[in-house]
Amino acid sequence: MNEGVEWAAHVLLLLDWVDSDRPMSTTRLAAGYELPPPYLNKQLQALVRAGLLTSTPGARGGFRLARPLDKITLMDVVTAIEGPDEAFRCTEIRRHGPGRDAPERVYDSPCAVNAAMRRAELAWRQALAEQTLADVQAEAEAHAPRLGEQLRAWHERT
Amino acid sequence: MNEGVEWAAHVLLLLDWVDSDRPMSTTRLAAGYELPPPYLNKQLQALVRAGLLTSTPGARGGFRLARPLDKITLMDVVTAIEGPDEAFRCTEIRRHGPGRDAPERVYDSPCAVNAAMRRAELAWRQALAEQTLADVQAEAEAHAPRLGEQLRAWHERT
DNA sequence: GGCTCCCTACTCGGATAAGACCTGTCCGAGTACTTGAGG
DNA sequence: CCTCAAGTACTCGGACAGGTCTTATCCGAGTAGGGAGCC
Repeated sequence: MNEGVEWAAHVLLLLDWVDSDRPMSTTRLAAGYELPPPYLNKQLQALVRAGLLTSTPGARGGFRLARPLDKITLMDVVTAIEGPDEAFRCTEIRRHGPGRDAPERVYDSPCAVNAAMRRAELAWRQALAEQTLADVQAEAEAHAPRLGEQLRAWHERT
Repeated sequence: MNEGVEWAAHVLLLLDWVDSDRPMSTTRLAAGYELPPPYLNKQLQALVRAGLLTSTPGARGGFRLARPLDKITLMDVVTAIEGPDEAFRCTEIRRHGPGRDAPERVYDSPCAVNAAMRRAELAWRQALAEQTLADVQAEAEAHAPRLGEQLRAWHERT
């Protein structure tokens, strides 16, 4: 899986934690997490295209959350970065398999292998869709109550 | 996801369908599905290493099922081809994030993002582990009852 | 002093290279069958 | 005719290139703020 998924999740959480009235630039976000700025910018653009962030160009510009965290699921983040394609793609090799020249078409029904793999992938997607970033944030704060405070302090300091 | 997963599943099913007393060579399997023989051989070697197939070298050699299909889950197949690594790997970027220099270690607890992603991936793995290749085969035969018959005929013919 | 205009600095956005993994290929080690000679 | 042994053909196994996607980078378009000039 793409590494940008992790970056995107942490950036979205941070943007909510600091809750600034002005957008935050790629430069500050990259400096905060010690990430390569241009590449992080690329991932952020993907989030903008997916509608999770809004961007304001020009000086004093940057990125802002497009909607509250309880309206953003992990599925949204993964889809924004990885794209909408399924991980397992059926190439219908059975149609090139033995019996491909048989007069009766036994391969008109859906491929059972593909069906089984899709069921598993659907379970994954559902588990992702059931968890919002607000849930993740709450879990993080449950383990480290002073986390939000520290992040806001960093935001004021720098 | 690796394309070899699909190939492996179909090959394992075929080996059970024809139920030959002699092993089947890479050449025949590749010819049957119109796949590049050397590359298919590579995937089959992975299945041997994972203990799903047994190989007999030399002339008249080939591959044989190591155990019945109801003892092989889709999880086994995916793990054999893709390896045991998780799709989402947490790089702990929060430790390089804001507050990394804070005296109090707020990051000693597990990363909430990682925990959430692991939950989703666990759902995927469980769904894979719950489905055996025998189930998949039964589903295929339910849609196409004459499939096994055709495959055995192909096996006798060639 | 206040307003206007221009200039500078900064930031997003997309187009552009380097690296890693998946895909595809080749050749050597080993085994079973075949075939010929010898008893 | 039977036995035996060498040769041969075939197959697995691992080592070796090509292609595509991820990772990383750079530069141009556009905007906000600041400062100088003018009224």
